[in-house]
Amino acid sequence: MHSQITIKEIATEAGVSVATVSRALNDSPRVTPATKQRIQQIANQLGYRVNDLARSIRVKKTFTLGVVISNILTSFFTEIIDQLEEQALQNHYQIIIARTNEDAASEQQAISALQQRMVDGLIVATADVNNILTNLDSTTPTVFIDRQPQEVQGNFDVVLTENTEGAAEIVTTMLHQGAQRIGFINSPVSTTSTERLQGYRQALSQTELPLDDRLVLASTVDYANVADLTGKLVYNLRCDGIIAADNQILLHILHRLTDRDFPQIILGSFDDSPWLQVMRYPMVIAKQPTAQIAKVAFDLLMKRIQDPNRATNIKRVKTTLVRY
Amino acid sequence: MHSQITIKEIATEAGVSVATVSRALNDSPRVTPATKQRIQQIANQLGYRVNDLARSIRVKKTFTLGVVISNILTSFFTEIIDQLEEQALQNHYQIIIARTNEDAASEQQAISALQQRMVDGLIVATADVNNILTNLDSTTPTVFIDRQPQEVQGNFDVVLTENTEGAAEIVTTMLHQGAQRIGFINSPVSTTSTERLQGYRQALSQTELPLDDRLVLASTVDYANVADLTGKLVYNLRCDGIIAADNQILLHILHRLTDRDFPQIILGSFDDSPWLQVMRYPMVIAKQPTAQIAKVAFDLLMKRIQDPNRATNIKRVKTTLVRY
DNA sequence: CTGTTAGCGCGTTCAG
DNA sequence: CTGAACGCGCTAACAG
Repeated sequence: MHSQITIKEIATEAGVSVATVSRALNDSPRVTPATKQRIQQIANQLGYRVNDLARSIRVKKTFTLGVVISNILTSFFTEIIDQLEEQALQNHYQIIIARTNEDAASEQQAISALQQRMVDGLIVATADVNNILTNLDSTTPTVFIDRQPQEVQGNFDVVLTENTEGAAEIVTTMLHQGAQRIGFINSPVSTTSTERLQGYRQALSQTELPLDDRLVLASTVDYANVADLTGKLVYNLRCDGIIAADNQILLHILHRLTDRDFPQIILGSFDDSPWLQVMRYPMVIAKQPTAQIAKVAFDLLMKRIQDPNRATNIKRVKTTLVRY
Repeated sequence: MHSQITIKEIATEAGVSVATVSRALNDSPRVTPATKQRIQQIANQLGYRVNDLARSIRVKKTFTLGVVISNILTSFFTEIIDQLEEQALQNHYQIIIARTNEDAASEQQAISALQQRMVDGLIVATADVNNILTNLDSTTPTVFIDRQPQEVQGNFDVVLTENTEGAAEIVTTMLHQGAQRIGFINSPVSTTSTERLQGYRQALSQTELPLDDRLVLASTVDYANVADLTGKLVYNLRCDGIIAADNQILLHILHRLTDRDFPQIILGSFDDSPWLQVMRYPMVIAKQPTAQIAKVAFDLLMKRIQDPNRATNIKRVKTTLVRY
């Protein structure tokens, strides 16, 4: 942060007051076009640039948004961030991203840091299932995405995916493709996996197939046991289909499947990736509409910033089924 | 940006002056431990949080870094960003990311916006081959990554990959694997692809194989023609190996290759992806050490922020070869 | 149409 | 050890 030239210097240079310079630079109608132009020219010559810090502190608005997510290495969040950047760009906002690694304490810290930066609003995919967030003074306009916060107080908005419906569609499509016995490897995090599991159960209960709870297994946070679970499902439990609760689990399943001479089974999962198309493996994928999620979340946040007291709004977006 | 409680309110509450409060909160030794503790307690009770804006404007330091890259959808940049976040977290910095979509004008705009935000430093993978950046007042400490800036004035640092060496290693390994005729699909962007092409030529010129320039083709910016180029290389020009200048090109090649009944050839490329491991296709990949790039860049930037006038420093990091 | 004055929230002299 | 006063760079209120 080097010392810059300020409106004060422009003022003395132009022989006017700082107020006039400020007005001229902000294209206020309350200044003669002649002097306005002259001042703007001097500003250009001197290579002047506003100090947004000073400006923000004065107008009480930073045009900055905080985005709190678990990690940026999965395509789901990456795509959302990309589209949020796009929205931000178009609306003259900037975005600060904070990772939490699915850790509640980190999340708290991240949010605090962002609030100290005086962000105008927050978009958060909370890792905090049981919302220690309640402690947080929720004075900052916030919209939650991807995961349902439990008991946050104050007004806020939520954008969620139709997980139950999506999972059910995956199941019926897999059955349609010939699968008879479908296993489920669950993700340890958040509310989404619960909903997806529920969709799996719902869809199966509407068939004649027995609902076998032994076919539902849980991955660890680091996915270290997914390979084992996959083997168990295919060999011991004789599954001919497996649903992965998310992209990362799918990756680890594939790892095991292509590792040795496994019988070809059919896979189901959420979240698309450009690499899946070239995978040469039968898969049924429920794509989450990342661009839409970002757009809806952004719009809701804009409205809430404008009117922080408007009623809470919960939106659900639909998945799209793709077969590879 | 809601109205918060300030040190002034703490001052009146504690019956002291704002100066004392400021000192107490910053753990200054110039205040009695007793009152210090009392003030800190009151601050906690009131849920006080510093206004980093005001603080930054006063101490002339924002603890914010700007990161300017083309996009965040490719794993190379995603991984770098992830590691930069990690470094930032450990050093109490925050990061603002700006996308450029490989567009020089967007890059200028992004950098200006970041400078107005008074970022302490900049990390940029420039899209601007011929450096209109020269116009930019380079008063902000900057380190360039991935691409070599041409004629930027002022002091700065650079972190680059050994692209020539990496490409040469890819070629020799592919030859070793049995390839006889290796094509090259080049990326339209930046200095990296030039270096990689050079490595390809160098390695081939050290063999008895003829150097055939018809085997070197150029992709468009949107990769739309990569499928065609792939077909041309395999069918018309009878290649049994293709090197993709980057990850995205590789993806589009695979798309074509798995689309129909192509003869199995061997592929080479830069940048790893977790999905490549499960691809079941013979590939030779030169991994760029993203974590190292991020770490080195961050460290260089820290040093340059501390001493903006230190001599320019150019670092090269090595690729690691992986075979799938 | 323009200049003067007054803060925004904070850290830091300079006096006590 | 503490308080009063000042200023960071900018915009807004109030006068002229």
